[in-house]
Amino acid sequence: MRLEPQYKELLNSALERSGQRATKQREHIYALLLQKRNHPTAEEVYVRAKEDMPTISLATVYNCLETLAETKLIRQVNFEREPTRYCPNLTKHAHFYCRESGDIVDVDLSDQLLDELMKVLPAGFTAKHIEISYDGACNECHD
Amino acid sequence: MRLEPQYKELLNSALERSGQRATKQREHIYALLLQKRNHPTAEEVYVRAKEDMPTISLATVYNCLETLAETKLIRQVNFEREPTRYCPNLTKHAHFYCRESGDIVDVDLSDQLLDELMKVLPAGFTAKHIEISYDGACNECHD
DNA sequence: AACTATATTTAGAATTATTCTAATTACAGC
DNA sequence: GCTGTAATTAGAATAATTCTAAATATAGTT
Repeated sequence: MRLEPQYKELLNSALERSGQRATKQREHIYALLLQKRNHPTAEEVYVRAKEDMPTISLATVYNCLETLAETKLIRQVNFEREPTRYCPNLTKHAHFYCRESGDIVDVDLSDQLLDELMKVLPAGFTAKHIEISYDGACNECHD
Repeated sequence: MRLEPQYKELLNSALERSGQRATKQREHIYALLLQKRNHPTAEEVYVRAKEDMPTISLATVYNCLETLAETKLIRQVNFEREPTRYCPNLTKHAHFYCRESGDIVDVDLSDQLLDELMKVLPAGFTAKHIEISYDGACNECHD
């Protein structure tokens, strides 16, 4: 697993900006999220991380994921009370959770739609983020 | 705490429809959610429930909340990995979470806006629900 | 290249929200 | 009032995540 130069640069500058160090573990976990973008849980990241880095610990996986999320390189995705999932897609998007297959799929959102969502807020309310999650059946799992 | 007749009727028919019994505990918890609509956690419901019903257990609170949610009389509201909150507002609405005060406020959504949100789904995807949550500062907590 | 100060990793314990278990109690129909 | 089933209860169990304290790695300086 190799982190592409553009992402390595992105990672390094994000870490530097927040006064944190670039470590093998952080790089490895970031690379692995970028390489297979299937919204894994921390446990799943741990299993994958161990393939190339057998001594990594689950606590480190949690630490790295938190650091990456803090520095805005990845997003945490929550669905109900299920384990948190992690997503390196930084474009504005919602998530579609397929009840059948369990897959989570990114759904692009236009600025215009996000604008309309902001406009329905009552006076005096200002939102930093909007989280949107759909659930139902994906194209491969029609009912 | 008294459950108004219209809601008592709503509760009884919802329970009957799903083959479940009307109990004092279910009625009490439903009444208490309707009376103070501040999106309490199960723990907070438990504290309030004990005021009038000191022998009720936390497990029962969880059971009742789940029954009410199953029968669609209330909604579960999740924000990140915080404890689940409960909401008896059955209209289509989103939630605004104020980072400052911790308050959760309902935000009405028009059918039209929900329609637009459905339209951005890729072909073949059908959503049963859309969950929308804002977070930021409410009118009383401008930064 | 060694030295130092601080950040990070690690293993395992601790925490927290929630669910499960098995015994007791309450309800609905006869 | 009986009887069968559903619901409640207290406490144990679970699962995801966070915390703790010791060991290790890193970046900056000599």
